[in-house]
Amino acid sequence: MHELNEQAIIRTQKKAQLEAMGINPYPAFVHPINAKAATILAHYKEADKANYSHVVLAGRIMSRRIIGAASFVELQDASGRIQLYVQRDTISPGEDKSHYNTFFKKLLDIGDIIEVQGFVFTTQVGAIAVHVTHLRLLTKTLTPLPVVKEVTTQEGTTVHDAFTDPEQRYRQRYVDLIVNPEVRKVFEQRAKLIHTMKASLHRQGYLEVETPILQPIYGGASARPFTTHHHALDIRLYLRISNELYLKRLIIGGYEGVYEFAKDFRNEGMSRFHNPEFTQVELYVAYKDYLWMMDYVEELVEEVALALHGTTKVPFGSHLINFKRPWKRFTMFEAIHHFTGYDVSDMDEAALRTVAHQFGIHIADNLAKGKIIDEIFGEKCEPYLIQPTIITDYPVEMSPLAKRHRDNPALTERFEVICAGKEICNAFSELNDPIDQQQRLEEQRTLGERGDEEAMVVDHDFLKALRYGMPPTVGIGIGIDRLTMIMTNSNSIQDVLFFPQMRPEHP
RNA sequence: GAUCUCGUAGCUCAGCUGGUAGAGCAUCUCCCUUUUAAGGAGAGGGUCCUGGGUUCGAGUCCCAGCGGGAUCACCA
Repeated sequence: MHELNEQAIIRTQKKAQLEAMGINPYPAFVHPINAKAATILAHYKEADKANYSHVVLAGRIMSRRIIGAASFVELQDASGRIQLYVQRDTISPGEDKSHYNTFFKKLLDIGDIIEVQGFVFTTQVGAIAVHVTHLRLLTKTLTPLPVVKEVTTQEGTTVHDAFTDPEQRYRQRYVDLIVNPEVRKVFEQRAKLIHTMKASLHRQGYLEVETPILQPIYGGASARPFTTHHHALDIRLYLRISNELYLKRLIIGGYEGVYEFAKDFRNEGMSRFHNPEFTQVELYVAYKDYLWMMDYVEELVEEVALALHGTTKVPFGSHLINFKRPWKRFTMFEAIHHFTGYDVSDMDEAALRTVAHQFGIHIADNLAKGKIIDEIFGEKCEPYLIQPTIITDYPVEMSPLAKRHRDNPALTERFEVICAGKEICNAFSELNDPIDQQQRLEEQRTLGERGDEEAMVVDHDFLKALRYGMPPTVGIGIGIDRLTMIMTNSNSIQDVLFFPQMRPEHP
């Protein structure tokens, strides 16, 4: 603990003073709370005063205005803020005025958590407030909160002294949550988004499952893993980069629809779109193909937008994104042709390198044909796709787990949804031919030997499972963090994660 | 990993061409029984991120480091 500043020393003394007065600064018992700040403000009318004659609230003191023998306090609970009117002669009715003069005025501070009982009334300036009859301390705070003030005028709300330093906001998220109510709102929206998706998946009759995070072989995606060690077995384990191969094993086992909201871990760069651990929902449905999945993901995401915003139109930065079905659909080659004028569908590796070079795209020597196409798409198409767009039919080289396209074996039955210039999900008709799968993974091994650090590794146990037969299946992974960013108009992934990864403060 | 940029009171920030550190809010003392950035009078509070250097003198200029942010690269 660093040295205490003046304000913290004073608060520590106040705690001791409370104890000396026989007041427990951290009591256990709380009276039954029967009201919330926002509910009172939304529903209170002078006419039904009687229903508000005995309210009990608890929350944090956010500001105090002491006007001699009466005071106004702003109390914040999970729902919002309400004013308290604290009158000396009400809370200290007898001769002894110390409950007001000493306890309330001297020993309470901004940030302290209190419980109040009282009745609701309307002040002379027309504001709804709780006239406090009883006031108790529930928790004394020793560190002062940043004091953020809001003033609401006809032009709108101005915030003074806002707590805005991103470093402090992320490192001390609890403070951020206390003083920046709109931050709490983002995480409530995130929870609602997940809940809406789970409700839909449940209605479809799919099974929510859990699969290993510690995996002996990392698979199902292309990325560098985090590595760890299990002492008892003396084996190397990896934190999963994906759960795809485990969910497919469950489809082989006979479930016809499984999903998992999964934390995945990728040991790669960090940016406003990347955190080392992130959340995806992966869903696998037997006896369906990628065309069916396109329809379902449109329905699912549209439902999320409606649940969060009451409309399919969602503001994001300077854009208004409309999730109304159906979305635009392009094949990858169509998209490249549309944005660059080049038809790359029949080009060989050398020709593709020439095209990439013309656009000033740097292509590493070890990249194969599929990756070059992906680079061109990522550079010349993806950033321009703002409205949700389904991109289909990716080259087979870059999709080692996807089934070959029914009309063209050089392509796969794969699609991604691009929105706000970023991929938000990835889906394909799953490859279920064990021999083809084995060959494709072996090609990945060759790429790895060429120096591609993200090439997939061969999972022999998964290949063994496939030989028992996986029905025709479609799978999808939806990036929950990125979808939340769009749905909450957040510019950085750090704003939709409670505790984003940070460098340790004291190395 | 590269480039740019920031780090001053509990919070938000000012501090010019180098000259002993400033404001508002918060804190402390006093006044005030319907205020709302309440008001009035007064007071205290600083390792100017850290370490070097230049200088008679560094918050300010230079170098290195630590931490943050933005952009780029890799990726979802």
